[in-house]
Amino acid sequence: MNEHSGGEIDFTRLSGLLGYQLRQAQTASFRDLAGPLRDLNVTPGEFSLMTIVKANPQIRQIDLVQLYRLDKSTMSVAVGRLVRRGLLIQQKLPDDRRFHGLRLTPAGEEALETVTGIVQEQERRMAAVVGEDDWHTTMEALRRIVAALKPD
Amino acid sequence: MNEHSGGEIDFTRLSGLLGYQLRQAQTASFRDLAGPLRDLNVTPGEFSLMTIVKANPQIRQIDLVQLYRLDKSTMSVAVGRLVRRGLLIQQKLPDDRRFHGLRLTPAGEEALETVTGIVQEQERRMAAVVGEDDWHTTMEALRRIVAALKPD
DNA sequence: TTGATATAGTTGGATCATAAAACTAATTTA
DNA sequence: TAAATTAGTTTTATGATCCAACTATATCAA
Repeated sequence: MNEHSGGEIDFTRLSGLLGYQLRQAQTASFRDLAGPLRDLNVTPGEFSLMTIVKANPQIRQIDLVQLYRLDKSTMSVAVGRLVRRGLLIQQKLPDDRRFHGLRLTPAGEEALETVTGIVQEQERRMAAVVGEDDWHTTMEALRRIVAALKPD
Repeated sequence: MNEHSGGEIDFTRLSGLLGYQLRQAQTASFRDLAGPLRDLNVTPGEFSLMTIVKANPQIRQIDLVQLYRLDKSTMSVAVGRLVRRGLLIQQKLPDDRRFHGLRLTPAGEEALETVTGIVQEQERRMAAVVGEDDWHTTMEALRRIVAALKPD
């Protein structure tokens, strides 16, 4: 292995790995959103969570846990942050009071709308550089990878 | 929006987003590696870091900071963990003693070899479900996304 | 030549993401 | 009805991340 002199870094061992490119692209996407989202005080993960709640009012935390494959304690903390900030409310379900049904507050709805606009703008930029055909191919490849690596 | 009844979650708003699928695939990849890597006490990020150091002996932390676009304090902590575990060594460069040249220790080389095998096995599984043509298309798409979202 | 500036790295403080374990509350089952 | 299960919280721990303040080294400018 040659000594490193400065400037040009050899990362040929990594650049051919799909897992590496996946991580690079994902962190690039998050960082790209980070700036615009900072003022709104909503992370990309919170955007995702709020979007699910928006489309599934009264959804239970346990459903989100299964969807995201996270520990219930992780979800509890994430939900707690949004509740504390007044973007989400938890209501015990009358038919089974172990469950907490989740809903966006009006403030949550408003924040989600703004964030959705920012996310969609990023989607347009990504689609523009990838091209329509390859966009579909890539989406399908990613879905297959998720399915193949799913535990169970 | 319909009330959530249980079981089927509507996430049509997310599943069409490239950013969302990217994140799903990336976390699936990390989680898939987590088990096998736990015993070795090396995270996927540490694998990446060690691979770069292996291919670029005496590389400086500042070069890694630029490559990964992380804060130098983040890199300092990450390097410190590997040094503390005896996988990496830092040596002040004689020509400019502000720089710390990095190298793998023999233990680091050995750990990297094992981890590389685990990573490559995952790569084979992903390649198998995606297919060769789509694999190339996806790799190129991911590279373009990274380039397009790069700040500066 | 030396005083100001710039650079590399570390440390301390903060937040978020994550999981495991121990816990409470509510429901189901044997 | 007592035991087991389930949903959620809290506590504890680790890792990733940034920013700000710091040390040490090196360069530049007057």
